[in-house]
Amino acid sequence: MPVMSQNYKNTLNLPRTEFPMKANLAAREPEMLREWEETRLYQQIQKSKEGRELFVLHDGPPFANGDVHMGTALNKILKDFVVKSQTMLGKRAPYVPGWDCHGLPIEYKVVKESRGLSPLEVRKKSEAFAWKFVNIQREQFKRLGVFGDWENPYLTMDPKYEAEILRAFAVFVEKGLVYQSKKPVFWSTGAQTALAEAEVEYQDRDDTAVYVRFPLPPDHVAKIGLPADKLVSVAIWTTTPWTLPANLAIAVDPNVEYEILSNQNERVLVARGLREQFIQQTGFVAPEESSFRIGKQLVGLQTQHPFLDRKSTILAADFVTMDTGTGLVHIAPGHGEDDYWLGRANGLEILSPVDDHGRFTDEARLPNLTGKYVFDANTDIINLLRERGMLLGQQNFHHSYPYCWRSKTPIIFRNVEQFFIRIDELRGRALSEIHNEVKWIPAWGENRIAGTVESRPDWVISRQRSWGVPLPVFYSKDGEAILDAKIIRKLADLVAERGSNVWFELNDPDLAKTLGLPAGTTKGNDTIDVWIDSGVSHKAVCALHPELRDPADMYLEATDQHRGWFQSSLLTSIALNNRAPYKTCVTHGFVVDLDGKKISKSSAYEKPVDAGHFVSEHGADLVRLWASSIDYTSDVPFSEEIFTRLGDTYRRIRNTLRILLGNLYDFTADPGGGALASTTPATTLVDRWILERLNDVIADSRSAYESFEFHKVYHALNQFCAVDLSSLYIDITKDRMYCDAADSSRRRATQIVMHEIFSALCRLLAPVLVFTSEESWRHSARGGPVHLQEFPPLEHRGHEASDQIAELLKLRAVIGQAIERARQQKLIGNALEAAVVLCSNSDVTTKISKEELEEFFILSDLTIRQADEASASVTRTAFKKCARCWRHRSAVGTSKEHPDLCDRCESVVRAIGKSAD
RNA sequence: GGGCCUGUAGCUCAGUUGGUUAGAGCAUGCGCUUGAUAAGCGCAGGGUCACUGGUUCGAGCCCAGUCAGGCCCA
Repeated sequence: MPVMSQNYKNTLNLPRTEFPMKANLAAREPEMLREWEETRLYQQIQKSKEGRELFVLHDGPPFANGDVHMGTALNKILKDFVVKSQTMLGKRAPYVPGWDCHGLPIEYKVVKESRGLSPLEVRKKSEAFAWKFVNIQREQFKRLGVFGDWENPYLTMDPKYEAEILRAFAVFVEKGLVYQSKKPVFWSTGAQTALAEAEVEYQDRDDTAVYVRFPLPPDHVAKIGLPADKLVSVAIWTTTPWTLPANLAIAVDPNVEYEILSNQNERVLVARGLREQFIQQTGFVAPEESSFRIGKQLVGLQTQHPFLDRKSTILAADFVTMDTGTGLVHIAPGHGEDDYWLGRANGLEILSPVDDHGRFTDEARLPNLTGKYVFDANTDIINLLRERGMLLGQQNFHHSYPYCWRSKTPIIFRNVEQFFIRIDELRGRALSEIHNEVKWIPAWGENRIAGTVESRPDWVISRQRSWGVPLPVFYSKDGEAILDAKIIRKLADLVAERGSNVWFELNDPDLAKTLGLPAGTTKGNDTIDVWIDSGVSHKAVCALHPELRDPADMYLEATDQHRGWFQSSLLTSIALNNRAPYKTCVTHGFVVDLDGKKISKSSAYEKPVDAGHFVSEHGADLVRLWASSIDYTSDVPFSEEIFTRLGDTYRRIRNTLRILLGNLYDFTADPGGGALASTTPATTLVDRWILERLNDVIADSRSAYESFEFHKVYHALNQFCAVDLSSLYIDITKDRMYCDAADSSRRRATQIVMHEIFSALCRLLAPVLVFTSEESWRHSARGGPVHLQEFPPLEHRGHEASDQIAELLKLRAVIGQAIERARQQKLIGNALEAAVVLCSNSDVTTKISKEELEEFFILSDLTIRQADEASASVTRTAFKKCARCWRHRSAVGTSKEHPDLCDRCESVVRAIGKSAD
């Protein structure tokens, strides 16, 4: 054997692994998905949990239109975290995904594409449209690594589901919850339908607000003790001049003081507090002395309508505000909620002279404007007021105004015959469930949904649309509405068999005959609000699916669903079962930009928002890591930078797994598995410490998963990989792993520890890094997919080693600073060239051997002294460098055979030489 | 305009019932290593805890208001 300058690299136990450093997720993930599909992994998981405690996360159905964007992806991924972690906590957690298929968003797109379709044609095209996006979204969700019964999702357009909607409706009818009434509703003139509150969005808009005279006839002027020498009128203010033809009254606050402003031509009444604003806006000059009247003195007076031959009565109301206007409010009972109730209470007609398209009808009594779109007619009305001398002033008024979420047209309030569900019957019970039975995460969700339930008016459930479940109402020959639970159940059976198209396919006589209704009965044309569709999923899905259960353990949706699905589901469940359909409701925020601005698909948002974009760019595991890293209870930040940062975290975790695998290349796990590490005592302090740390990490992760605080898992595991493992444990044990004899007990003990760490880490990561955890798990040559595993159990470990390590870490910092100074002075380069004298103020340094301390601090040459204060000084070591382990050791040069090796390396090399002989 | 919520380093998060000099990781800068190498290690810089006022011996934390943002409603 040559003696000098031998290359000892091949005598080292350098890490070896096939687990690649580069993830290449975009390519690797789809392969893994294919395998999982072939081996039916989801079904395997369910089978393995048979008989375990059940945990039902019930999927809120997304609308089957459009691609999956980051918001939808976040929701699905969070659900998947719940399902996977509950599974790995030992429960049976089935996941049946679903889609909301009916409704305006789809129908609107279909109708826009091709006009003039029959209802049945609209329905067929809508169904095809919904199917298309069910399939698209299904693939996109699967691509995100979400496990579930994708082959058997629930669809609200499934005939069996539709039948359940009708059966639920039958119960509502039976319980007297459904009634018919004319009422002002949000009306979309663009889509020609009534809208639910959830279908309304607000946009900024400029309107012309007008101040209008309503003159008092002379006899009424006298009633408030004014001379009839000149015109006296009350001033009203409105931002919707087109509603003036429907004006039937004026409301005042009975307790407020009204001022009578006078000049030589006229007198005008406005609320005292609004006089300045009024004068400013109208330029009204009031040089003469004012007098005042209390609101209640005005009540009962009649005014002349400004341009119609009609009187408007002054009424007292409690909704009159004193921030804008005149304190005298124009009342059109057919065009506003407050107006409607005030009109009803005072026996006024509910006048709404507007058709489905928002055009004036003859009833408006303005022949020139009949057939004109009301928003276009505003100018005409203003001109009319001016001509009649009734316009006191006008101003541009910027405000937010309700719009139809689909057609983007401004909404009007319109009085229409509709069907409603009585909420008062359900409200008390709903609130009691909210407060006493359901757990809300975050806790303020309780407040939020209680607020919406307290204030919500009756539920408008009829829609003048085609794409939905028919509202099962019939009309007798005399035009009387028939709502009959028995008939509805018959219809439900028919629909279960033939789908709800049957309603549109059969003509009136055939349908009446089939259902046993008297001849001459006709069917209604409305469909049921889609919030009923998804709102009864607890019945149509949870209660009927053999794998599931009603009530569900959890609903998990974005915070807008406090008013949406959480509420619709709660109300229908109260109606059907007198209890909530869920035990826990979790909400997450919306995805927002770096500046805290909402990212949005529909508005002019220029950056990519489709989940697919990021999946193909970075991989699903990265998108999932993002979802795990954020605190979803408030708004969820999202940006390119965040994704870049996340890539670094991902690589750190991946490399940690990789080096562990690399260090385990020649390790054979105990075939029995289990608690190897606890039966084989770890030899050194760092090993005992890292096992304590691991135990803490397991405890923290398990409890974070149990409380659905995924970002705590992310931070715990990230910290563990970056600090405890990478920069400490793995770095410290590098010398023994590489340089000790392969089967030395110190090295093997370390492998046992690393093996346990790898196994635990991989399993704790599995719900988040679905693909990466599985990939590395396979490289560890363990049996079966990691997703069939459970989380590592907790063991009873103290913190003895951790306490000692904490002290050593303080000393390590002192040494680190000293070495840094020495480096800057060019005294040394590598820290292994340093001779360190450490003045220790800790007794730990007396309990641990010098050699072990040298290993811990990763030093060649350490001298310890006890002192009151910790300090370190560094000189260049006099020892020679061992050519194999690169540490400068006193023993280098003592061996004749290997003069360039230290004693440890010399004995290892000699042993290798012998076994090679 | 109303209800609910959010605001701690460039980014993501900690910060216990108010109590020393507000912490981590990542990013940045400067080094070391080249036997985890499109990796790894060390050191350093970086915060008016959104703002203003109040309660208190003491406030990131409690109270009031303001600003910015989100959801829901009008």
